[in-house]
Amino acid sequence: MTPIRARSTVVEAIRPPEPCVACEARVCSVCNALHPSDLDRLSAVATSFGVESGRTFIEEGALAEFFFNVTAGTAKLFKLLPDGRRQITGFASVGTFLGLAVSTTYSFGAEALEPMRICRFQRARMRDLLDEFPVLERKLLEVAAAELVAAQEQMLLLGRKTARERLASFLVARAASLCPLPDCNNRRPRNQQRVPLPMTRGDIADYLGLTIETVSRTLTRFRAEGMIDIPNASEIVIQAREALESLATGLR
Amino acid sequence: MTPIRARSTVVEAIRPPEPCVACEARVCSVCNALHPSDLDRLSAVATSFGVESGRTFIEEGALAEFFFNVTAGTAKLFKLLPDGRRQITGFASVGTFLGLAVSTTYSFGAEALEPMRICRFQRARMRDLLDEFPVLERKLLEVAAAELVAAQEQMLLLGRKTARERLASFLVARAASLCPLPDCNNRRPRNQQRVPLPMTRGDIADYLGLTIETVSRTLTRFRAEGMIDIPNASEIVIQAREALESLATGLR
DNA sequence: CGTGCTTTTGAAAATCATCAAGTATAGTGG
DNA sequence: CCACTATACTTGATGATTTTCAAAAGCACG
Repeated sequence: MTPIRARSTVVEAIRPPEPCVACEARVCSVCNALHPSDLDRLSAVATSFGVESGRTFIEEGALAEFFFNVTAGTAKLFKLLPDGRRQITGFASVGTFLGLAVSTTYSFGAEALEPMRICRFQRARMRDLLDEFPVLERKLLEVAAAELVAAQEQMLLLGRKTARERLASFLVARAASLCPLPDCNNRRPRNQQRVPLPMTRGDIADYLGLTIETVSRTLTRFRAEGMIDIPNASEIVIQAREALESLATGLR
Repeated sequence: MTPIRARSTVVEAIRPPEPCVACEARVCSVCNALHPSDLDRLSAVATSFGVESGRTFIEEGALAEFFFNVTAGTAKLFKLLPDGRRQITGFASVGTFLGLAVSTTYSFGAEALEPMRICRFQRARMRDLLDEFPVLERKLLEVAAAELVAAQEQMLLLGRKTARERLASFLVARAASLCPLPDCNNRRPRNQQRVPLPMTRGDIADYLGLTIETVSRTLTRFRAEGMIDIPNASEIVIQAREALESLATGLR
């Protein structure tokens, strides 16, 4: 097993290598805004590191020293209440930019769901880079705007949708988020689409504002109704996409 | 009464006057990022107009032609489900920048709660302006990041807080959002702070993911418990700020 | 093949929603 | 200026979805 560095959530030794030019995550990240010839400027301020599954690499309330970019794996982002209640505000996978904090501290925590690889930038140095490449700033604004739209959609879900509608929305969104790459082999016509669920039922519950039991029961009922199949706990297969979609949009 | 223009949500004739230099809302808006000497460039692409109370000036799903900046009054921003269920995603008051859509259509609607004055910019022309003044883009990114943080906080509220906690959070946040200006006369020590509620109980319910009845009952109970006073329906007075605050943060 | 975790399933309880009046409040027109 | 109407708000009784509590069943891992 990889040795764990003391006083740090970082698992693998931090290494600047793997230049941005060679980064496979670049195409689906903000870094893609830069002209390839400028990528070495980015490499200069970035450091890449690995995070093992289950490890918290952003602590809510901690000093916001870095920006992050996910280059492999998936993380859950969450906020906590003092008594332990948790709301997952999103899942960050390849290409996701993290750390757009307003204050000097992170307003959310982040924990790896799978082994991850993450790129990080010192905020101060990033600022210089943004000054140098306004196109990067433009890209960040686009990303932030997109996240804002997603956040509003999630508010609609949390505030006004039923448990069934929430689960349907979640499954449909997960299915849609697959295949960011066109050569993905998961391009079945409409149904029979396999949707991996790297998170636990508890995570899904905390994302949808429900309990574990309600998530489990609702999925079981979807299966009984023939809308999905559940080959194993961490994967579902969509059997009736249209039915799920109309449920998700609130059409009874 | 002001004549209503046909085929438009605009009430008062659109007029370019009131140059940005003289705009009182500027200090608390993104426009403040520009150097005063550059403000005429902004004035050139902005048009100001009035909106009467209750009027929808952004239609969810409509072509996103403009950016908006609120210079007076308050609006509610919302998303709808096909059967009429509504989630208010926020309230926009003086200084709020609106319309950071990703797609070509607005992802939310906006309706005036009070008579408003709004400044609007053609998106295309705004883009030119952003190219010309990167500092404006920087400011927009800051605003978007701040809204994102607020949205995540609201997800925590909608997903994990009880009705009492939601109302307490709402009142505390409203109280805190008063007095953006230091010379505000509403600076009572801690308690006895008058908090205006320009929105209806229905709006509060749709913002907090509750029903009108639950909002009303909860406020009544707060009053019975001596935490607030309700001189009239559109105003509350905070009597026990600390109690409200610990409720809001989830401390039982 | 245990052991510990996650998931599922069941029964009871609770919070909040729905249904239904009744009471203020504001705006309108006489 | 005042009654009248419409709307918003409050309050009560009932009901339902979801949570909580509890336990069994699966599954992964050593």
